[in-house]
Amino acid sequence: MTPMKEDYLKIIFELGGSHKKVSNKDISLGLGIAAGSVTEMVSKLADEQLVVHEPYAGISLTPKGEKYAAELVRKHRLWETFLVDKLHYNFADVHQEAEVLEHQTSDRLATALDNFLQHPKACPHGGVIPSASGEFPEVSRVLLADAKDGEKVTLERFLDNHELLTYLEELQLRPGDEVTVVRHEPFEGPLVIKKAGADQPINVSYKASHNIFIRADK
Amino acid sequence: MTPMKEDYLKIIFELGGSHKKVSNKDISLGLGIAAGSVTEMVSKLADEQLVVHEPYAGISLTPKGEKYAAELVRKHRLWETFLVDKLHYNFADVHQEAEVLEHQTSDRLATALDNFLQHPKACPHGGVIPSASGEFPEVSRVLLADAKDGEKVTLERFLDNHELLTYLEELQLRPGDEVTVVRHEPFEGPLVIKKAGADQPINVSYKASHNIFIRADK
DNA sequence: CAAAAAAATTAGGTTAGCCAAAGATCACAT
DNA sequence: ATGTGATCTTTGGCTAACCTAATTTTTTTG
Repeated sequence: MTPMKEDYLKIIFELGGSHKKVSNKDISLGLGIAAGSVTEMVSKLADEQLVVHEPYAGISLTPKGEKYAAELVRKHRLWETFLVDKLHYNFADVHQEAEVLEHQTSDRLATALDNFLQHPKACPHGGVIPSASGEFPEVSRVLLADAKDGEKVTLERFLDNHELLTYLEELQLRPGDEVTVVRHEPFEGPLVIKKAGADQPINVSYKASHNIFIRADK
Repeated sequence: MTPMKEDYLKIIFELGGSHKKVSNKDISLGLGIAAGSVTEMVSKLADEQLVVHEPYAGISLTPKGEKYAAELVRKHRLWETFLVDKLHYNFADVHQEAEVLEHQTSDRLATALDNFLQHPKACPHGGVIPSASGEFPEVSRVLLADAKDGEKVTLERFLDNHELLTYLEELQLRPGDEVTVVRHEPFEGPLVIKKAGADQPINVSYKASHNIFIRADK
């Protein structure tokens, strides 16, 4: 298995290849690689039973490919956790470092890291860390944008995007924070929220509010 | 700069390329790569001003190449320290992990690791960790292969290669051992040596004898 | 429903790095 | 001082991934 093959598996996974067929084009755009090269690589992955490729129809992961991808996500998120918790990186900067480290991480190293970090359940931006066997629980797909005014919710997960994370860092918002939704400004205006215990309200941009997943508080 | 180029720089550095000319053959044996491939890669490194190559005479590092190599050694040894001190790896197993991680370690990450480890001076095997600016101490760069028959020497340092270390462990050779060179068998045959106080001679493979550094006994 | 557009595949070519084997050079021992 | 073995370079060929361009298939649209 090469780092490039791993990148293909990961992007197919992220595009939803575990439950549906993913297009050549989306892989090509996601990796920045020419469509012809994608076809070529996909057929190699198919030879290795990691994906199923129906020509002109799409590409999906086999259970084996899905497990492999989940392990990569696990390694990625363990490194992110390490960088933030132990090396005091700020959480917007960890993605790039983890992106390269994940490919060089043996299962043994991942296990040792997991122990060292005391079995974290989620990475710094809230992504659930799959188990060593490649299982991962269901995650919330409810957007902050869809919360009702007055509702009290917990921020669960942010999309892994550097710009977004930098923005949220500035707003001092983190996964796990409890917030109350004050109101939705009209015309794609910001969402006004209040952190539990804080006096000042916070304006979260319309776009960001569509990139944050929440869990409703009991 | 690719991982392979980095490996070439590192082995040239370890073979003493900062102060003398290193042979194609020693690089070839150290990396397990055919001599012809070494010539090819060395000429690329020479184009990048990282080494000086005098055909048929030898290869040495430029100041630029030396600094680069020292930074790699630094990253390698920081990872080894981390693996042993924080993840509780045992000595024998850290080489492989560090070997791959070092190539994916940004300067920023190295600095953060160094802080986290509280500025260790040496790796778990006693190798001094170069400073961030690429300074490093003197060590022996005389090969066991170059010892004369009848000479009595002390084994000082083994190249950081898991297969080699496993092999030497089987032969019960360790750094610090005093040995007498009995003879060099022809046609790349083994080097026959005797440990101080032992009766049985030991055959050290031709290849291994090019991966062991010695200090002449006074 | 046929033509145009979009998407996917195939074909031919490039580069990095590897190898084996042939040929060139060096160095030591007679 | 020369021949032989050791070392080094050169040559030709391989594979993994990449690219662009041409072709084929599918989808959209007039």
